[in-house]
Amino acid sequence: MNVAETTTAARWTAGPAAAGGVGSRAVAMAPGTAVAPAAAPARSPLSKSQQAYESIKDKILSGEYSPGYRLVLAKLADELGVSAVPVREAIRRLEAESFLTFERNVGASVAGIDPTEYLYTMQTLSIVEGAATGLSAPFLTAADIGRARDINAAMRGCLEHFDPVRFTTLNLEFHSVLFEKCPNPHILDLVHRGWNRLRSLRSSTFNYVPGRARESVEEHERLLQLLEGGATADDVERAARGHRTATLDAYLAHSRNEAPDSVPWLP
Amino acid sequence: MNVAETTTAARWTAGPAAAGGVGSRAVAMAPGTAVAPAAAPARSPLSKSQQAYESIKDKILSGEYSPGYRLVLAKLADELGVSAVPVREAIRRLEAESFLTFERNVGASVAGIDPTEYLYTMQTLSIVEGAATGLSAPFLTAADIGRARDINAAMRGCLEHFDPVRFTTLNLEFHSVLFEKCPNPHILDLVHRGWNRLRSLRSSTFNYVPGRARESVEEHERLLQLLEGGATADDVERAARGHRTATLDAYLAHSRNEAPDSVPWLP
DNA sequence: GAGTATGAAATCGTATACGATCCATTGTTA
DNA sequence: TAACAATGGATCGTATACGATTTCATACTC
Repeated sequence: MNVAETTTAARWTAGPAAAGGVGSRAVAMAPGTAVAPAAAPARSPLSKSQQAYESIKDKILSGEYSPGYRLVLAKLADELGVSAVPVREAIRRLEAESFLTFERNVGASVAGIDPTEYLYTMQTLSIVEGAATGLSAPFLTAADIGRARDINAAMRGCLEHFDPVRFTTLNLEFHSVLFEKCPNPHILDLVHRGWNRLRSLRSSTFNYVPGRARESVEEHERLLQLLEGGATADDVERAARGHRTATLDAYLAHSRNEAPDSVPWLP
Repeated sequence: MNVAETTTAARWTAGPAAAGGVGSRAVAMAPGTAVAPAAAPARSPLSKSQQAYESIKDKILSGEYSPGYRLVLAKLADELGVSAVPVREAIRRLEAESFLTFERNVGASVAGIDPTEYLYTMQTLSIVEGAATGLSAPFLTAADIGRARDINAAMRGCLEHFDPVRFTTLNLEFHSVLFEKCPNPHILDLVHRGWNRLRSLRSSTFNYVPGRARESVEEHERLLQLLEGGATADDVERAARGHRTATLDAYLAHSRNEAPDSVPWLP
């Protein structure tokens, strides 16, 4: 066994490369999964595979490629001025992150967003974001809380001027402030993925539930007060999860016109 | 915008392909991420890309490629009797699922498992597995509970005969019974990924904490009683999460010989 | 002797080429 | 006319080829 290890020996120190101690938090984050792509070093001209990955992902998130949209390899390759091979690799990565679905000998299309998917994503996000916010709480400074409160004020402003797009953007910003200090990068990554998933639903029917926005702003304020009061991580987690679950319930009540508890598996 | 959509028109019903209703739970699961690869249809000879993916993943999980192991594209391609291209795609998928790390112009190596990683993974698993178990609880039948109890009995047997490998396997089986009925495939997928991550730590130093195994079996029994008593999903979630957190604490206490609460961010 | 240039080998990255597969359409038959 | 089989074009899957980059080992300078 371990045939390869004994060949072409000298390069690479074989054996477990215990790279990085406690500080190396970024090591396990899948690259490029952050909601806001963290300022890229941009040293060498990025590999074409990487370019393709980012380009396609951006277009999905921006809505240029809407759900169900057919992605043809050759066409993408042409648009990017590269050959098909790097595009295939990009597609594979995007598939693994469920930005799109891929079928053998058929091709790729942008991941669907049927209502069921929305439910699943929101529920998952309620759990991981709740946990992330709870874990993040002890690290939040007064300045953080202040910043969050400012954002929430701006959201209140959006209500007056009826600017749902900006409202949604600010909403992500608000929550980012609260969960971004979560010290566990895995959990943080899951939260980012969840939000990314939801981002591609913008301009879809899911986003706006009448009245929910106003309620949401108030819940934000309550959450901030909880944090200021030095609540336990557990309480914060529960509140954050509840906030998201409430949005989901509002969506369900609105779309089905029936009580949310008709979905028995929601906590 | 949406240039591609208007070309080569006829094929594919363009527009959102709302594929599948509530029943189509598998649609969003990244293929092949299950802990136990669900019986493959094996219709056409799997694409070489897929073969490569599974082969490499298996070898990582089985420990044949241990952490830090260098994966050379050409070598893998040779071993599988394919060219480099499909192997690259497999690598990309595995990278996105963080089975391995990949560096531009350098290559891939099996993902590391430094203690910090272990902590992060366990903590994440405590959260998502706890949630999955809680959501799964209402769907568990008496037969399921019985099966779990049988498995737990077998685990108790392993304690007598000192069979830690089998113990670990059974441990996964036990918990699988309890979380596998979680109706949210996203969450379930996260749980599978977490367990997969841990699987590659077998034969590593992390697995065995003296005394913890016996305690674990008892906690299992308590969890089963909770389920039989018709506890709320919330209680079950809390118990399941606590069970895993306790394992993590035991590891921390054992490895550092200091109190677990020296890690302030654990719930 | 320590540190730095240089060259060769290994390996990765991408383009191109071509066979394999699928889908939609057309043509055929009961 | 409805069901079915043949056909053709579009697209995917993979092999091969070759340039680009990194890494290691040696030779050289201070």
